[in-house]
Amino acid sequence: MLRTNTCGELNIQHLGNKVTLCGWVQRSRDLGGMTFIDLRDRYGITQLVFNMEIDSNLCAKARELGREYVIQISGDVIERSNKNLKMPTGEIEIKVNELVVLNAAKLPPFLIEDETDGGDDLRAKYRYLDLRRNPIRKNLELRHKLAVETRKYMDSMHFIEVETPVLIKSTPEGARDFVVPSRMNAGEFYALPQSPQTFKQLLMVSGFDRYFQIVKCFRDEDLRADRQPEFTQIDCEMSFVTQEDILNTFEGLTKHLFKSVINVELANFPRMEYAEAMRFYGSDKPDVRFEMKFVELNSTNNNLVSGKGFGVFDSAELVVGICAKGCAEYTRKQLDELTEFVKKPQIGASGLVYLRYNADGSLKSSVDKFYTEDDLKKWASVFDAKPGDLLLILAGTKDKTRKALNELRLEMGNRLGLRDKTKFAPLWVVDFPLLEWDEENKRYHAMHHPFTSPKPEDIVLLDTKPGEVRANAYDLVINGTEIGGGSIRIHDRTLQALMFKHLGFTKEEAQSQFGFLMDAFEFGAPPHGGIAFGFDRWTSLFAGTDSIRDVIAFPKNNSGRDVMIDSPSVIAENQLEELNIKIR
RNA sequence: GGUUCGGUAGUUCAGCUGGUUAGAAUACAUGCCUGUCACGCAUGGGGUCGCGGGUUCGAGUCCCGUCCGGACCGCCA
Repeated sequence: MLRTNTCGELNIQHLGNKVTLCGWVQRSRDLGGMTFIDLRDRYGITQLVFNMEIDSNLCAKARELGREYVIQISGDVIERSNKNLKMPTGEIEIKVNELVVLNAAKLPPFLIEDETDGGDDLRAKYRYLDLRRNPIRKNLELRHKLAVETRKYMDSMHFIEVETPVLIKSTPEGARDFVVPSRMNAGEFYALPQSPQTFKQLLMVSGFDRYFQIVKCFRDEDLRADRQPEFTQIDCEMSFVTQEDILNTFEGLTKHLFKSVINVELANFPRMEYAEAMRFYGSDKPDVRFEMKFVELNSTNNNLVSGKGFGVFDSAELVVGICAKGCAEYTRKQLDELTEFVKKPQIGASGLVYLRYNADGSLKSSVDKFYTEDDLKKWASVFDAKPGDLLLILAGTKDKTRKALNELRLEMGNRLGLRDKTKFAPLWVVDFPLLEWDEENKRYHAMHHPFTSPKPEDIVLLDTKPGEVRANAYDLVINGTEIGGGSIRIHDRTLQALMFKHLGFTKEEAQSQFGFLMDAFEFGAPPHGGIAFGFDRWTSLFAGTDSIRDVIAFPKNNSGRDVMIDSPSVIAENQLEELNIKIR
C-alpha cells in the first residue's frame, strides 16, 4: 500500500503516529517561512505543514506543488497550534518529512471546490474532475447506500435478484427502442429493454415467487432534467399476491429506505384514486406537501358562474380554481405575472380570473362587471376562503384546464415556499384507467402497459366504454414526482389475447411479438404483479438535486450526447459492412 | 418537431437608447510574508465578444441564418 491512512480519519487520538498519506493537492497557503497544503482524497482533507527553518529544501519543493497534483507524503501527526474545529481533522496536521510527486497535474479548467465556478457544459466534458467535488461524490455515495439498503431489505423479504438480458426484441408498444444490429443475423436487430417486464413475468411462471433487480433500462425518447436515455430501475415482481400485498410490501421498502438512508420516519401512505387526483390536483402525480385543492365552479348541481353574461365562463366545459392563502395583497404586477405564466404556450390557458378576498372583507375580482358581490361571496364560500386569500380561476376544456391549473398550483406552491425539499409526502395513486385514447393513431393504447390487468368488475365495459375501464395499476408519488409504478398482471392467455385485440393488434401480430409470454401463461402461470421504481429519481429526491444527472456518474446531456467521450459517433465503413447496414 | 433562455478573459458574469483602449470577481504567474485554513499584500499576463452574413460612418450591442448548451411542450406503454 502506498498509504497507511486516508485523509479523512486522522484526529487527536493519532498524535505521534508516523503516517504516509496519498492524495490530491486541494490548495496551498504559502506564508513565506512556512507552507500549508490541504491534501484531499475521497475521505476528507488533512493539512500538511512544511517549515522553512526545519527543512528548506522540502519546503521549497512543497511550494512548487500546483492544484490537483497527486502526491505521497510521510510524516508525523502533530497537534495544531491553531485548531480548525470546522473540519474533522482540524485538530491535527502532518509535519512532513518526505514528499513524492506521484503525478503532476495541469490546471483544471474549473475549480475543484464545493462551490465550483464551472458551468454545466464544461463540467460535463471533464466529468471525471467534476466527480472529485464533494457534492457530486456525496451523491454517488448516497446512491450506493440506497442500492445497498434496497438489496438488504429485498433479501430480508426473500426476494432474489436475477439478471435479465440486455439484448432483447423490439416491440412497437411504448417508448422507442434503442436497437442493436445483429452481425450474425443480417438485417435483424436486437432491442435494448425499456424494462425487464416480460422476463420478470416469465420468472414468475418459473416459480421464482419474489424477484427484484437493480437494472439499467433504455428508452429512445427526448431527455429532461429527470429523464435519461439509459436509467436505472428497482424492478420487482411477486406471485400469489393482491394489489394490497404489493402496496404494503413496497410501502415497507420505501419506509426502510427513508429511515436507513436519510433517517426520515414516514407515516402510513395515503391513497388516492386516479380520478380524484385528476379532479382535485389536475395531475396523476400530485404534490401533496400542500393542499390548495381544485374547486369547480360550474358543476352541474351547483353552477355558480354561468348565465351572468361572462361568455368565457358560460361556454367553458370546466371553470375551476385554487385558493392561495394570504395572497390577497398581490399587486397588479404579481397578478399580471401569474397571467403571463398561465398563458405561456407550455401551459396553454388563455387567461386568468382572480378574486381578491381583502382583509377588510371586501371582494375585488377581474370580472366584477359580470358578477354581483353576492355571486363573488358564494365563490369565496365554496373555496372556504378567508379574508386575505386570493382565488385564481381558469376556464376551458376539462383536461387542458386541469393541466394548466396544476401548473399554476405548483407555481403558487413554489412562490409560497410550500415545496420544502426536506419534507416528504408520499402517496399511492390507484385505480388508473386501463386504456388511454391516442388521438394521433386513432386507437387506444395501454396507459401502463399491455400486461396490466383490468379490474374484474370493469371487464364488461371493455367493448362499450373502453376508456372507463379501470386497471389494477398504482403509482408511488413522492412530492409530485412519480417514483414508482406497477400493476397486477394478466396471467391468463385468453384475457391477454383480449387485451391485445383491444389495443389493435391482429392475432398474428400479438402471437409474433408476445407469443412467448402467452404460451408461457398456458403452462401454469401464477397470479402475479409487481412494481418498478426510478432509482435515479429516488436518489435525486434524497440528494435534493434538481436533475437526475447529478446522481449519475456519467450522464448524457440534453441532446443525448456524452460530451466527455463524444458519443454517439460515426462508425467505420467496414463495421457497417459487417453489419449489413447502409447509411442514407 | 416546437417554445423559451443563454453563448464576452482559464472560469463565472457585467457591459444601458449602437460611439474612445471591452470591465469585475475568481483562477493563474511573479515577488513579499512563520500559524494559515476562502490566508494577506503588491505586481503582471490573459479576449477571433460561438460562427457566417447583413444594416450603419461605426456592431459585443440591431437584423437574418447557423452551431452549441439549459429549461420546457410534444414524446416518455
